[in-house]
Amino acid sequence: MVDTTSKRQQEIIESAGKLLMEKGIKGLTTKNLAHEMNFSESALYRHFKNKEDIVLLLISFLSDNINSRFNTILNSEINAEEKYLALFKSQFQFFKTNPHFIVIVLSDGLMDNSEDIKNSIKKLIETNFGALKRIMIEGQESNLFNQEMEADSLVHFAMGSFRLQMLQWKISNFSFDIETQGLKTMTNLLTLLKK
Amino acid sequence: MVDTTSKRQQEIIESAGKLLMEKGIKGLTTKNLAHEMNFSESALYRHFKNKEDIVLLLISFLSDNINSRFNTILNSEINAEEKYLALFKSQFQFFKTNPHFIVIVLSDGLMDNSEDIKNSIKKLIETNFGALKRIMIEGQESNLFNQEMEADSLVHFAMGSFRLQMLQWKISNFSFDIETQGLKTMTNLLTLLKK
DNA sequence: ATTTGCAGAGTGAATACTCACTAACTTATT
DNA sequence: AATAAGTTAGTGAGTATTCACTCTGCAAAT
Repeated sequence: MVDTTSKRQQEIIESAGKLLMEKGIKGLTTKNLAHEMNFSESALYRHFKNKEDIVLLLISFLSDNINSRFNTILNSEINAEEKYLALFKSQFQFFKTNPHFIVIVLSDGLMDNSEDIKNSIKKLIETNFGALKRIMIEGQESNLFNQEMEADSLVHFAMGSFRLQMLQWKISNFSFDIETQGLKTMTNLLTLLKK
Repeated sequence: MVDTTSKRQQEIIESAGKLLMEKGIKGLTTKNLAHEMNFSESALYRHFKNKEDIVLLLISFLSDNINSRFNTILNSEINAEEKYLALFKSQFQFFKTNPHFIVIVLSDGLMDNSEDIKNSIKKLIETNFGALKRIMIEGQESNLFNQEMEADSLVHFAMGSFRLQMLQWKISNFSFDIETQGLKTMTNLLTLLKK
């Protein structure tokens, strides 16, 4: 049996995301989720085996989305500097439209729930790291980026800055324009990354 | 009544920290905490009004510790570059000895609990930001650090890199030496920060 | 004599999840 | 075309468990 995702499942994970954003991890309860869907708690279990599976599907959606956007950028015919900017612009635009996914990327607490969820998030972070690393290596090889240190370090600075930017946006209750502010930050970092 | 901290209270917040590190936020329950202390749950309430107060005291301990270490460094007679390194070395050494405090700094989930806890953590982050900013400005004024962008940006890169380093350490279950690895990362960043 | 530090047995609220059952719709058989 | 069988998506009332927290009582220290 092919494990496809139904329309109803999509609606549920959208509601789950909304709850995560509005009320945090503690707000993502079966009761709240059912209420958000305008049906009973038990109806939830017609569509998912358990709550863990709901979160896992949410993560896999985010993961697929990021991977497809990153691959497009990585395979395009632009230089490393442009790829770097395109990648973060794409990220900021996506999270601007889908802010609820932030919790997944940032939240430590989600990881405490189950080993499977923890591994999914770890894998997502590693994939992101890998994509960025390809760009950094390309930049170093084409003499655009700093070559004094390993590409891993450059990736680390970029990812760290990106994550902190997202955290500040969330803490501020999404009060500033993440696309403008985020790109400004990442552009500033770029001038440091360039040799 | 003066709100002094008893020896027993100290023991309790130490146990609370241990639980946070070993089992995450979800592991910090009154039951677990009482068990860790080898007494009953109700005994907890002889020493604290409620659970929130335990977490708040934990945060204030971390806050005091960081502030005192940072002030010593900020007031010492060394240049900005040395202050930068001293600050992060001090941080890595502290968290190496007291890894349970990581959860407080990193965890988003803790902030969902109560408004007071959220504000304490926000304040802690802001204080750290401020201390780092003083160093960055000093470095810019003495022509050591990059002057093309605001000090805030430099602080952002440093804090972001630091936090990501701590997150990776935690995700790896504290499997590498954070002092060595952390200092290596922050030193690499320093070469980029220097103009 | 009062306070301190604890135990033990409880509380209500919340949690994820299960159960038996039903109404509506689709498909297959006659 | 009419009936029978099966599927899907829902309800409402429950489950056991966990949560932070309280009440009463008791022994030891002050």
